[in-house]
Amino acid sequence: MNLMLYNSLTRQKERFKPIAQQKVKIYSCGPTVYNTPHIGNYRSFLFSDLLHRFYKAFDYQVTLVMNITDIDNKTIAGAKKAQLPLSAYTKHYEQEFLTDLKTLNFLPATTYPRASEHIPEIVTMIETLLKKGHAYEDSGSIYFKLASFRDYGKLSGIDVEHQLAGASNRIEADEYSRDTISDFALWKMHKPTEDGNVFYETTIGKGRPGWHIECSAMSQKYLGTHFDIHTGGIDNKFPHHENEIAQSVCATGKPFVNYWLHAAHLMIEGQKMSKSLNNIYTLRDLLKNNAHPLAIRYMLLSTHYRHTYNFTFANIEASYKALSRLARTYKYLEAQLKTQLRSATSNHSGKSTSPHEDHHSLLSTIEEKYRAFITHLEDDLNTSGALGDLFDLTHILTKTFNITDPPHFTPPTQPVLPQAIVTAALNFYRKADFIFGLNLKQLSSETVQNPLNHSNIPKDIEDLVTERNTLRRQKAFSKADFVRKKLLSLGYQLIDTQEKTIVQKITSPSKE
RNA sequence: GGAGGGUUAGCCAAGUGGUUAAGGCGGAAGUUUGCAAAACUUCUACGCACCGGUUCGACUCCGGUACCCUCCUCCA
Repeated sequence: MNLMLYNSLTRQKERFKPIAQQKVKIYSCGPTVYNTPHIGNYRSFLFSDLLHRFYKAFDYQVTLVMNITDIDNKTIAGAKKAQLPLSAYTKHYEQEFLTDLKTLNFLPATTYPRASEHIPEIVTMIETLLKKGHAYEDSGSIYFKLASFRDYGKLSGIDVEHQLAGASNRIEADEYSRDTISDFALWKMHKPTEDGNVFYETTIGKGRPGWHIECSAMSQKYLGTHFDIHTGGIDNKFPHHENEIAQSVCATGKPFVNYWLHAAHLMIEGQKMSKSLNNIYTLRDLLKNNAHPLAIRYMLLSTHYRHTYNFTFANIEASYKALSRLARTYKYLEAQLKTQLRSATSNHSGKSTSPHEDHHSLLSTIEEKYRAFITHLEDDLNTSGALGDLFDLTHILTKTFNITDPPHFTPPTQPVLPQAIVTAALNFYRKADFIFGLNLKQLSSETVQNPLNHSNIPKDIEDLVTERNTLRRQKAFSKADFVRKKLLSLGYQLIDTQEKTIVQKITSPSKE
């Protein structure tokens, strides 16, 4: 593997070198569980899953930590409003989040640590920072002293003096007094009016952690002081990640993270995602609109992670079709392989391969495409380019072997493809499927099925279908067509296959 | 005001200092199917926001303009 990654810290692509051979340690900024995550959140989470899968595909031992922020301003405010204990409130959203990850076919992270369960680690780190003179107490709260860290601003490229002067007006309204205008809270003194009964009695006082410190404490616990990769949304670069660096480096006195990777945001139908435009969609919103989760996954992976992506409903549809095409070819190849294995065990003739000249060049074409695929991914995870290669292969295969099977095809009984080619193509497909997490196997069995539940078809409609099929057997086609039209006007579409007629209720894709 | 990223066909989206600017969706024509759907084949950007510059040559490098997005204290 020869992976190049764009490092936000240096603003250029760098060759990835793991700290320990064949091992990679990744920390991904996870959700704040105060509401249901939206599709934009999942884009950046999905990016860490892609990394996870890519490394695994190359037999790396991956440790992926994704934090759950379950104690902060928003969770506390949300719980208060919902009149629930904080933990009950956050558990609900955490559960939703974990369910969504499964729905989107994420590989499970190594661990999902909760901030609320790492208060001792947080306190220890703050104590260290106090001891080393990087933090100070003021009115019961504890702040990080920015002036004590020279490298502050290196990641986000901000000029501390200049930048923060401009924001001074807003800071005036802040109720916490601070030494320096830009210092941020490590520990917030308990304020009954705001925090209610949410507090911890600790050696550094009664209160709760600031937002940034949890990530420093938890990454150190699970990944050590120095690890390979830290990911998150672009908006986290400042101040969150900048502050994390400051805390961790100052507390440990050691290098922190080698590669900082940031995923770009999402636009919705050409507009920014915002509450006022009412265009914030959760995964559940999309599923309600008949979006297939794997189509959503495909869609989000079809563009480069560092580019702003314009999410549209039309694109989910397009993605599903593209995905179905991949699934179809995959299924065909699997069926081929099965047939070959069967014939190989029943008769050892080995006749399944009829070696033609063409097959050698085809084999090298497949290998070439596979190399291109990997090379694209190695180039800062260029998923769009890689998908292009996969479709190139798909096209070549269908063209060469005239794979014209309809989606309802039955596996061929006689092997027609040389085994070496099937194996090579299938290996490519399987690798791509694993890295992209598209679950083509599941899809290929799904796409041949009626996507709708048969039991939902009313009796009178079923009767009409039966009537039409009787007419068809009698070759009374014009009468049969009349029934087809009638069903269509009732909102049902018929698809004739060799075995049976599939009935589909026509769904008008409403957005609400 | 400051910092960063972007603008490629109807839509999404790769990419390169110089023969034909990937791929997907859509569209068109055709093959096939009783019809339909699906599938398959072929075609579908004389141009890469605009204006300058560097260069033998720029969509690709440099500068400027317009528009969009992100960040500037808790928003992925």
